[in-house]
Amino acid sequence: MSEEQSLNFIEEIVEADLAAGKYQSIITRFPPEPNGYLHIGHAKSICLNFGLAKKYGGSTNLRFDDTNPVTEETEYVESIKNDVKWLGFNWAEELYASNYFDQIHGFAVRLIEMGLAYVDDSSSDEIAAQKGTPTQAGTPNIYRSRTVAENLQLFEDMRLGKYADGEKVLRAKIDLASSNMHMRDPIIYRIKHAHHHRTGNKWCIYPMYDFAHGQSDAIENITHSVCTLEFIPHRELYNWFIEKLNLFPSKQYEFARLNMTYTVMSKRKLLQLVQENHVTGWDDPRMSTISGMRRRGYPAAAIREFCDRIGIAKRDNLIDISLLEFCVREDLNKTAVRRMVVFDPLKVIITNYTGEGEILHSENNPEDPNGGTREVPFSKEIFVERDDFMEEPSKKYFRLAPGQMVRLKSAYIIKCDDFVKDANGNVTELYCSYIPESKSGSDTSGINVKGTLHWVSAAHAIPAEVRLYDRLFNVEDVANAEGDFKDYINKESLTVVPHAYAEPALLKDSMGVGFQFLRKGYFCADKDSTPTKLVFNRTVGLKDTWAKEVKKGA
RNA sequence: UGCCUGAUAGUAUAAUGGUAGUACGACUGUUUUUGGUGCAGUUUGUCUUGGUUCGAAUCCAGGUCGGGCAACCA
Repeated sequence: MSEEQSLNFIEEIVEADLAAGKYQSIITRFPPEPNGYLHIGHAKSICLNFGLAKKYGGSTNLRFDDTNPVTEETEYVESIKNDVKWLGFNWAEELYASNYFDQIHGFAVRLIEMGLAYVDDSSSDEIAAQKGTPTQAGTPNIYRSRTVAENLQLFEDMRLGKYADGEKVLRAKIDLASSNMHMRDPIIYRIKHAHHHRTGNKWCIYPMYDFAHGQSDAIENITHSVCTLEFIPHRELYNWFIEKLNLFPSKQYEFARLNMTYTVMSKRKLLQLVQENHVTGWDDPRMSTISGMRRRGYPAAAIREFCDRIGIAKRDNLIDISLLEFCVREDLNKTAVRRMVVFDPLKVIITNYTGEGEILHSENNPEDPNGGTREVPFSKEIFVERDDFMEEPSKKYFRLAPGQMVRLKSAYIIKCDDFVKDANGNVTELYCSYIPESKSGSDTSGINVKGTLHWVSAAHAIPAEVRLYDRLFNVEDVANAEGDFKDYINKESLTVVPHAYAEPALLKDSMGVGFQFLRKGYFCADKDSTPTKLVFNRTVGLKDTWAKEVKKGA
């Protein structure tokens, strides 16, 4: 059992804490604000937090950081719960920062009583100005020296709704000269006469993130509070509140958030894409949201594998999206059911085929010995892919061309004898002859061909719509690109193939599974799909070395 | 200008004073009734300058470059 496995820096901390007997077991939390849908960056955090607890025998809470009633909605709560579950994780408790509003209010009162908080009547601009700059200390105002009694009364009046939004705030009294801007008397409570998705109209004052997050962690006995790098300057404050209020000493640790090529990862930008109809919704298959990826057909296991592979560290990163696609292919290759679908049909007439048709069999998944087979009807007229024929083939083109032979997957070897063009010079039909002895599984022809094509019997083909997705943006580092990120939206990120021809087996398939359309890629049925109108999403294409070859030649 | 962070192949991530490794990518070859898959192999790296040390990616000092911090957002 010398399973030598390297730990990320947070795992090292956890192991050290456990080894030192600091904790008997650990508790982590995943703390989203319910103001949007979860994206792949959240998946990294989810896998980390839940993974840590799973690995070290602890538990993880799902806690909604719902301290800002104006941006939060129940719809988001539901989608977040759904996404976490779908990713395969179970939380110990479903909690809300708003559960603690009474306690947090009590903390504020205690701070006031200790002379460590005061009510400030200044405007937002005034407070900002009085904070100084990073190189210049802030200056105290007259409110800073209010008495405890006065502060207590004023804060109570704030709670009772005697003031309008923005009229007063409660501030922690810390250090206006601190080199850490967050320590310059941060605002901890503000007035918002707004309806809260859980507490309704009970409150008109709400704690700020900094006055809710650490306390919530402490209340839940969170041992390791893991968040992203931008919260590093908040840590000093986090610790200050815990110390002054004498709470359970939760510790905050920060890791680098995920950035991925050709995509955006901020809720603000994702919301904008939705609101301005650049996509069809939060679950548009082009979105980096969990729900988008789910609809696109990315397996949860593939996303977990991806999160595992990218690692956890503190340096900024930009992960190539092709790694995610690799993980998706790796998973789907083992599980996806193979089917044949022709996207751009070209009719082939097998001139010497005299039978009225026959039923052939083809394996559902060559990677799965227990996958079984399905029936595939074959007949005199079939469709193949238009680009599987070339009138004048290039050197290493192993498909159909005048005089050239190919195998039809799970069927016969055919030879292209002739072709027909229309008035515009487009090839409309191919005339081929088949080799009767070359039937798949009982081939005695002795002929070896280099190309194998997917095909569909014309008489049995069923129509289907296929949606092909490409990256949503056409620059690698969207967040750091010059100008408005929307200028980089890839106009060709969606291509619809309205009339593809699918083999009939697809009609009977259950729609929850991943498919591989032979030689075309991985697909899944979209939620728009109905028994009378099949709709498929391309999850990801197959690795295509031939396309690479062609590109090189060009 | 201040404070906080970070820097290892193209991209990520290990090596915790002792052989710079792994994955993805790229490139070869091979297998294949998917130009898929599998298999084998090749390729490319410690930001810089000093110092400590028998020995430095690792420790120390200076520099360079990247990121963050001055919301009644989280």
